[in-house]
Amino acid sequence: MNKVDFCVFDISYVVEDNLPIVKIWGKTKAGKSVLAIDRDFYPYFYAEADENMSTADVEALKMRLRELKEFGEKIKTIENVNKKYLGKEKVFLKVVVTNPRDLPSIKDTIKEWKGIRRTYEYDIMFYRRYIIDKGIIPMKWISVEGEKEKDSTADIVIDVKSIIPMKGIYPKFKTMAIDIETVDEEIIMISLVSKGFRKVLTHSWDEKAMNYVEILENEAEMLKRFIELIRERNPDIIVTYNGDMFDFVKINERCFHYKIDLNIGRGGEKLEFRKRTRRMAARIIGRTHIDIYNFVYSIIGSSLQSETFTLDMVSKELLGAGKKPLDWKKLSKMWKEKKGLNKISRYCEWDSQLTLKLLDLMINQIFELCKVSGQIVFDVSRMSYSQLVEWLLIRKAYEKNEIVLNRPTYIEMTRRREASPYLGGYVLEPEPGIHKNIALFDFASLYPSTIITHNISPETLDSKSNGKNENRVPDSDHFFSIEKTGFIPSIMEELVKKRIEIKQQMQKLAVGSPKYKDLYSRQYALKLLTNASYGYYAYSGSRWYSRICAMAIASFGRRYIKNVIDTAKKNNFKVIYGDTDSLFISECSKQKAQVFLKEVNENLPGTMELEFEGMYKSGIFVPTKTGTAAKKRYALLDNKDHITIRGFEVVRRDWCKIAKDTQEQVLSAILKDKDKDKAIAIVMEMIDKVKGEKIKKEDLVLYTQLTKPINEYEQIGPHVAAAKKSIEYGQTVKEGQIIGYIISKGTGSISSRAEPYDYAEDYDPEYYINNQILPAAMRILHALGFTEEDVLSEPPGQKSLDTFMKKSLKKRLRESFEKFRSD
DNA sequence: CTCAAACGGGG
DNA sequence: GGGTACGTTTGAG
Repeated sequence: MNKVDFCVFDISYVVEDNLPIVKIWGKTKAGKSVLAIDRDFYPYFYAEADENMSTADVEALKMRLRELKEFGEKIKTIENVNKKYLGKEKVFLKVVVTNPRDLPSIKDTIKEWKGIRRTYEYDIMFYRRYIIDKGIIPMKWISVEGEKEKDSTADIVIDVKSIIPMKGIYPKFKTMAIDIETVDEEIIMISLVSKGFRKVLTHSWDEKAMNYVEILENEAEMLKRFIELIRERNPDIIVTYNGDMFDFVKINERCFHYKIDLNIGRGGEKLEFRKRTRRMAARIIGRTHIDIYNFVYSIIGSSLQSETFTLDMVSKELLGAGKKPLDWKKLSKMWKEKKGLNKISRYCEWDSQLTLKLLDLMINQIFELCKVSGQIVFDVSRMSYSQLVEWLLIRKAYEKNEIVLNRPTYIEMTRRREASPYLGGYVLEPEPGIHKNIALFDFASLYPSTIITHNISPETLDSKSNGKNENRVPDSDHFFSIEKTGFIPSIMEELVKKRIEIKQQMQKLAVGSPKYKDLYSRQYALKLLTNASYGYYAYSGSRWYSRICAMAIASFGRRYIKNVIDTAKKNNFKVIYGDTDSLFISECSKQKAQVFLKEVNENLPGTMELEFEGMYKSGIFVPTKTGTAAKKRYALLDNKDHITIRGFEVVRRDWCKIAKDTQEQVLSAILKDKDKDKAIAIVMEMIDKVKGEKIKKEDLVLYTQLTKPINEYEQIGPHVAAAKKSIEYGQTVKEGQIIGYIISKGTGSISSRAEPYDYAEDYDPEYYINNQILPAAMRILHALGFTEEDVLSEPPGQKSLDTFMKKSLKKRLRESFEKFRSD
């Protein structure tokens, strides 16, 4: 017998001779790769018999199953097991199957039988079932005993006899970033970057190449070299930015075209595509492919300023440096003319560098989320908050012997989604306009604290065990039993306790030390999951969905924030805005804020805590059409002159560059320069430029993607119309292509005037003023009481937002600005 | 107004 | 194949 200790980072399985073989992939302290093979685990599901069935009936049922020829060999065992269903003990039939692939059909058959009420846990994927049942937590360590096998797949290959969880710190993983450049259908370059290594592969050249560029004979040779390099460098983690949907899709396509085996798995496995709802996921067995875009989009994104999650924007915000500028039309031209290929190679390599750096920044966070939710890096890096919570609950359900509730059917999900909306967080409508010396407070985890404090769980709901209606929900007849801690509150409490422990440990450490950073990520992962618990109750796809619980949490929450706002008002504070768990107080100071904070917290129960987030020099709140300010739409200027923007539907690619620039400049002029005339001048100047047709073509382009072949469109939108014109000009236009177009002068619909970017000769100033610049700029200027009239020489047409602005409000807003500026 | 299609990231 | 199943915006009718 041999023993090997390692950190688990991936799990996969194969089926050989109808038997499942689980592969645990890991890394030792010394950096050796490990493959542990377990041939002793089988898939199963549960069936619940009708309550009125006798033991004999159940036995007869089991007999019938065993004797079914069709399933005779496919079913391993059937046994009675005791499990809890929402806290209540029940007997279930555990049906153990030999081959994971047979499980769905066996379950479908049994489900239809008389005497069977429901089936459970049939959709928990085999490898996930395995790690949960074996107590293996990815990114944690296990000690495996077994016989060593001769196999060159990994440095150590071992046949599992026993597994014991153990402690350990992260080993060093070898990480490699990959990025490709394409022109038309062809891949022209591939960059591979890891610590101390960089390489760009290509198959054509013009001048002297950089030393890290390797020029291959043709595209096929380049792809082969790419595969060879991955095998040679043997990374544990491969990272891309949108590789799931682009880079690996293209690489796979081109390899298929040239009949090249894309066998980059650790054991020579081919690249696999996992179908997820709408996105694919490129899976490399025995390594982990992290598509960092997914993680940014679903986890990090909500805490970023940026509204778009392009590599460029995300890098700028998180790394302080964006992509190298290179227009992709130019790139195509450069490649075709074989000019400036050095520039393309630098661009390609830099994208990989950024991707690698972004991963560096997030990898610990991903690892910690793996440890909390108990799933592998590949999955966790692609999960939404709800999914992370769900997998945590599934694992805890196993540990607490609770049956995992089923996913809702599609119909049920629709029903849940269409249920009438209930009252959410409390919103104190903000005072529109500009405010100074703003103090921001918010509740630390208001909703999770509420869940724990009030024991909000499906099985504690209205449970009258002691006949008393304790713990009543405000403005409701519902209440939650406090007799026994509920399933979900107990898990949340565990997480909160762990987080407090970690935070205590952190206090003993130097801020910024490696250990501190590790702990920071750990407590942050715990915070993310606890904070997602409310959303999970309310999410239509939840297994533990409970509208009543969600409503109750919101209801308790409203009471808490209202109480705080009342306290603030009693202290004569000017509360300018409150939303769900936060409040803004203007004309405040740090000292006053601290005193207020102390008073509030002394009166809050349990883990409930209000926090002081900080001071802002000034802020602007934007009104809606109705004249009152919009909720969740504001910009704040902090003491470092940094502007935080929330809720503005800033710029997506269907807005042109000048619209975006104008909006940014207007905000800056108002908050930083305190100069409304400058703000207006910026807009007027831009409008003049547009009118005078002095705008560069590239600043006017709107981009829209063709999502299907051009002839399948029934609705001819501007981009479709533009694409059709391109075809007339002799261009090829394909599905998936992004069409850049400009709205040209003339009459008729916008679509009929959409010209492909390359062929556009003029533009329609009216369109760009009314549909681009004005809406973007006026969002902000409205807050100061300005209307289109102020920036247009003639009054705007019927579309004017001015009709919504009341004269008195306008006056008040202007006064507010004048006051703001004079200080 | 309602409803279905488009969009995200990548080049 | 252990059929993961997004959530929001926009534009046409």
